[in-house]
Parts: sequence; structure tokens; C-alpha cells
Amino acid sequence: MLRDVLEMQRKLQPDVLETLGKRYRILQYIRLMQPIGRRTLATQLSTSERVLRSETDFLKQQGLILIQSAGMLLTEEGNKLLEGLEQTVKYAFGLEDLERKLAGYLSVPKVIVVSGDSDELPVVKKELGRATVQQMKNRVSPGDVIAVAGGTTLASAADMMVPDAKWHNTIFVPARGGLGEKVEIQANTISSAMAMKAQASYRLLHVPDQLSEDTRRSLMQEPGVQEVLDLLKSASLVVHGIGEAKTMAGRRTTSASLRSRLEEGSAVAESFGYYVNQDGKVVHRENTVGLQWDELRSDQTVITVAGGSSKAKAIDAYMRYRPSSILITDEGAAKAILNQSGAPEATE
Amino acid sequence: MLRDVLEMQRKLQPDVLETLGKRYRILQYIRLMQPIGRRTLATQLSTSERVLRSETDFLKQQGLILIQSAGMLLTEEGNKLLEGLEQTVKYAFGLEDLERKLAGYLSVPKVIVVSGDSDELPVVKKELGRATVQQMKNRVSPGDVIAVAGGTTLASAADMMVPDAKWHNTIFVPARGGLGEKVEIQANTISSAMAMKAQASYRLLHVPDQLSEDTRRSLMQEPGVQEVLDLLKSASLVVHGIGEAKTMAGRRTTSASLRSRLEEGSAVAESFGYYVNQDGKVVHRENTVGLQWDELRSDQTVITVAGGSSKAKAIDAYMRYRPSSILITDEGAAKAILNQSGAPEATE
DNA sequence: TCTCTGCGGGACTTTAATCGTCCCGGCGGA
DNA sequence: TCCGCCGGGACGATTAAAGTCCCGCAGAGA
Repeated sequence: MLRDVLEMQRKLQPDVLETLGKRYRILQYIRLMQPIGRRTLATQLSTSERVLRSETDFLKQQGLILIQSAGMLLTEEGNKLLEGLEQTVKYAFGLEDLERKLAGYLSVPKVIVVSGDSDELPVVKKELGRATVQQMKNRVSPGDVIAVAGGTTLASAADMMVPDAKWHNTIFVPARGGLGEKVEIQANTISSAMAMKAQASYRLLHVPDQLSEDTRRSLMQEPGVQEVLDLLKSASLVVHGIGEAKTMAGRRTTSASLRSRLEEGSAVAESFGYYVNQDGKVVHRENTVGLQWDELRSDQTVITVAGGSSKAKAIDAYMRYRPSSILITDEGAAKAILNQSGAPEATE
Repeated sequence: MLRDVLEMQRKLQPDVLETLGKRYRILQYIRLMQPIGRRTLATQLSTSERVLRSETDFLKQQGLILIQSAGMLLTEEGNKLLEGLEQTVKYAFGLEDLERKLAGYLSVPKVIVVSGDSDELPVVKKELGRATVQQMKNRVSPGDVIAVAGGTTLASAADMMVPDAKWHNTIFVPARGGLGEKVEIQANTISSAMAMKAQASYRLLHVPDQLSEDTRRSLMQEPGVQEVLDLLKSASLVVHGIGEAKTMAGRRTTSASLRSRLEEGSAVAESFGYYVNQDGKVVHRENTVGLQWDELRSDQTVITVAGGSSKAKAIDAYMRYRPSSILITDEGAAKAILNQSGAPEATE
């Protein structure tokens, strides 16, 4: 109930909880160290002194703290408020907490965690999609080339795409050729769907898999294909998902020998057609054309999207050893990852 | 539970609920009139088009509305949010609703309603006090003269007074001389207490009641008294409470003949030493020196503070016939007033 | 008793966000 | 076909927030 209201409030005013938490933290610190001076507190909270000052002025006006020459201290009312708001803040910042912990554990610059578990609620996948589109918008500039991989998660991101000035003259390019999957979740389909929804342009990479090596090579020499591959290399934004190795192998037309090879190498994660084991070692690589891991440059933004507690191991295996600028995941996956990592505080 | 959280949130970020309500209203209107254009909606909501535009841009980004060339319409998510937030908003804006209705009914420019009933919870009286101080601060300028009457409500306002630059060189003056009450709630005591808490200066009006007419007249000729009376006339801010006639008569040293006179005239309210009946007619006037009603000028700000459902009739009787710039009351009184006024929608 | 440090708070400048205003091209109904 | 309303872009003005610097004061220590 409270959870729902907070969730809706987050929808209607996203940064409210942020400032709420900021002020809560200030009160917390004051309670902890009272009486404490402005400058000391500012360095403790690693904010500018001026910002903290306007905050404390506000808190004073609300009658929550007293400002004396010896420093600041909580009023009785401030104390009560701090107590009463404890659970609320704990929940409201569970996600931010997860983001911070995950970013540390996986060494990713930025982690976005949406609430829920996409394994349980399909809505959460849409939420992941929306978050993905938003992050893409944050990082893209008009005229950029955007490489998009396949998967069900990215398909929902394509659903959530909306036109925006940011997409002007951008080109959406599939990150890889066909991987023998259903057409709705192929990179070609998704990148073109995104482009159309964004009212941007797109290219297709028509390279079927399961070709003979010779045919494939000659196909790659084709001007149309070559152009797309060049575009792909110039992409400033790469968006991709992560799959569980078993699910992916099942989804694709995979030979029995490959299956056993994956099992032998205990592959857990798949992305871009690469299968990796728990230590991030590549067990197998699908034989398709497109973006290669070792071609990723540091000036490219790589957005990784994957959610659901069932994908926890896959995300962990992939993220710890492969570069990514932004990880977008959900609460279920985030908690599962942190739990299996052995960090006890991740449970609560 | 939810109520508490919202109340605390209001403490930590007062204008949150305001913008929440604004956005909620926008969604409401869109649901009602979809598809609707920006300009049409702006005039409906009587906001600037530009403001509404940034709001709708935001709502669009949050995926709550769709913006098409035909106009704006709700998404499914927006619909759900509107439903889910209904009760929350209803509560959160119960107070604002009351303020608006009261302002209309009593013809007061501004009404502040704090939540709760000071008859039931003593805390609410403090809240009234805080609100009073805040409104005073909004209207005062350094150097102003402030006239303060007596009463328990204003005593709690004095408790809540805090130093501020606004009080520089202000002078607090009691609105009336003694009225035979306990010293803690006399105007003299309260105005001086306020002044000291505000670190401002104050004057006292030492005119005991129950003097012979001759003595009183000669006392008023005294330079010290005369100076205070002159200051009183130059006051730019007048703060006073409203009492129930019966309570006040009981509290003061009142003769039996006066009591019967008040009863005959069916006096319900008392303020400034004036007793008025339900139609605002003056039944009796205490014989003390100080500010008179007919001396109030339109350039003065009159702040009236009174709360508690028991005072509903008194507030009603006073406010409908006497000038006041700001009425500060509580939920209990506000609802009681509107209920007895015969407005059926005030109940819920 | 004197100095010296850290306190709150005032004042001014700079920066960023917001809002007012004006305009354009498109789409649909008359 | 024309006209009115639609969304959306652009730019200057206004205002709020933050950066910066300084001051007087109170209390601890020499």
C-alpha cells in the first residue's frame, strides 16, 4: 500500500525521493553528531557548504533542528520525524542502495535498478525498456549511430521507444546478423522497430547464419553489407542484453555437439553470440558477422540491459569481465546477484 | 499510516504535494476531455501555456500520457496511476480544499488550515502557532509595529517564535490593556514574550481594568501610555485570536449582571474585548484601552488565529462580519464551520 | 586575560533552470 | 481549398539556487 503510493509518487515527481533522502540523511547525521557545525557536516556529507546551509535553514524553519552557536541539534519533533520516516526511507532507497552496491561489486560506472522482478511481473520488463530508452536518450546526440542487439528484453525497449529530437538523423544498426532465433527478437527486427518508433533511419544486416564459410566471406565483401559493418564500427552507442546460456542455446538452432560443449565449459551467460562461463571466459562464439567484443572502444557507450532473478548468474558472469558503461537491471536480479556474491547486507 | 508518511513528507518538503496535486489535476482533466490540446487545457486549468507544456512534456516522458497531433490522451499506465492515487490525493488536498471553501464562505482573502483538531490534540495548537509565526514573517518588514492580542492560542504562537532577520527593529505592542485574565495569556505577557523570542523590542500597556472612569482617563493622558497607544495605531500587523463568549466570560472576572447580559444577547464570540452574537452584532464591549475595531485600516494586515471544533461558531460569527486578512485555523474548526454552514460537500 | 579556532550568518556574484513570448509547419474539419 | 487548432522549436527575460568571501562572536586553551 505505502509501497504503491511511493511508487506512484516516484512516477509523478521522480526527484522527490532524492531530496527527501538528502534531508533525511542530514537529520540522521545531526542526530549522530550533535551538536555539529555546518562546515563539519558539509564535509561529512560531501556536499557544498552552501547547499547544506540552505537545507539546514529550511530544516530550522520547519522546526526540525535548532541552530545554536555551538552547532546544530535535533528538536524533539525532528527526532520523531526521523523515527517515523525510517521504514519509508529504507524502502524508498532500497533501489538506490542496490544501484550503489552493484556498481561497486561489478565495477560498472552506472547501474540503474528498476523495482520488481521481471521473472514474476511482465510489467517490470516494460519498465526496464523504458529505463533503457531514457538512458539511451541521455547519451545520444543527433546524427549518432546506434548498435542494437537482440533479445526479448531489448524487444520491450523497442516497444517503449518514443520519438524525440534526440533521435534526429540517428541510424539504428543491428549489432549482429541472424542468430537463428525467432524474427521478433532478432537484432535486425529490433533495431528497425526502434528506429521506426523513434522516427530515425536504420540499416539491416542480412547475413543468415549457417552458411558455408566461403559464402559468408563473399557476402561480407558485398557493398551493402560492408557499409553496415562500417557503420557498426562507428557506433557511439551499443545496446545489448544478456541471456542465460541454456535458454539461449535452447532458443537457437543449436547442434547437439555444441550443447555438450557449452555444458562442458559450463557456460552461464550469452551476449552478442558469445557464450561465457562463470569466470567470464569465452566458451563458444557463434559464427555470425557483426560487432565483436574486442572492437569495442572506450569512447563508445555500452548499455547492458538484463533483468529477472533467474538471470543473476548470467549478469554477474558477463558484467564482471566485460566492459559496459551502464547496466540496467531490476530489483530481483540485483538482489540475487548481491546475495550470491556473499555480501550479507544485500539481503536487507 | 499513509497519513503519517504524507504528513512527514509535507514537513520535509512542503511543496511536494502541491506539484503532485497539480500533475494529478492535469491527468484528471486529460482523462476527462481526451484528446485535448495544450492551449485548451491550459485555459481550463487557468495556468500559463508554457507551464502546462513543461508539465505535459514531463508526463509524456514518464509514459503517462500520449501526445499526438490530435491532442493528448492518457496511456493505460496513466489511467492506473490516476486510480491508484485517488485516495492519497483526496487526503492530501483535503486541507487545501477546506482552505478554499472557507475563504469563499467567510470572504477572507487567505485561509490557512493545519491538519488535526486542537480540541483533541494539543500538538495542533502548536502547529497553529507555527503557522501564525510563519504568516507573520511573510507579512512583516523590519521596523514594523506589531499589535498582539491575548489568549491561549496566541500564547502558543509566542512559544513558536524564532529569531529572524525579519524581526529587526520591529516593536511588539499589546493590542489591549489587561482584561482580568491570568497573566500568561494577557496581551502584555504574550507580546513581550514574542518580542523576546524574536529578539525584537516591545512596549507594555499598563492599564489595569476595573478602574473608575476618571482614573482611566487620566491614566490615558500619561506620556508612557499615550506613546504606546500611538504606536498601536501605527501597527502594520495585528494578530489576535477568537474566543468563545462563554469561556471568555468565565475566564475573566465578570459580574453576574454582565453574564446575564451576554446571555440575553446570545453572544457567541469574543475578540479584542468585544462580545458579538451570531450575526456579528456587538453585545458588549469590555472597558479597556487599546486597539478598537473601527480604528483598523485597510492597509493593516489582520491575522486571526483560532482553532478547535468547539470554536467553530465563534469563528464563524466573528469572521463573517469583521475584517481580517488571514485566518489561521485547524481542520476540526474548518470542517465544523462548513458543516454548520449547510454546505453538504464539506462533510467529505 | 588574551589569542585563536570554529561557529553562524550576512552580502554579493555567478550560474542554471524556468517561464513568457513568438513563430512555424502539419493535420483535419468545414 | 482554406482556416483553426494541434505540437513543437527558438530565444530572451526573469528568478531561484549555488559559489564565494567576509564578519563578528563565543568558547577553549595558553
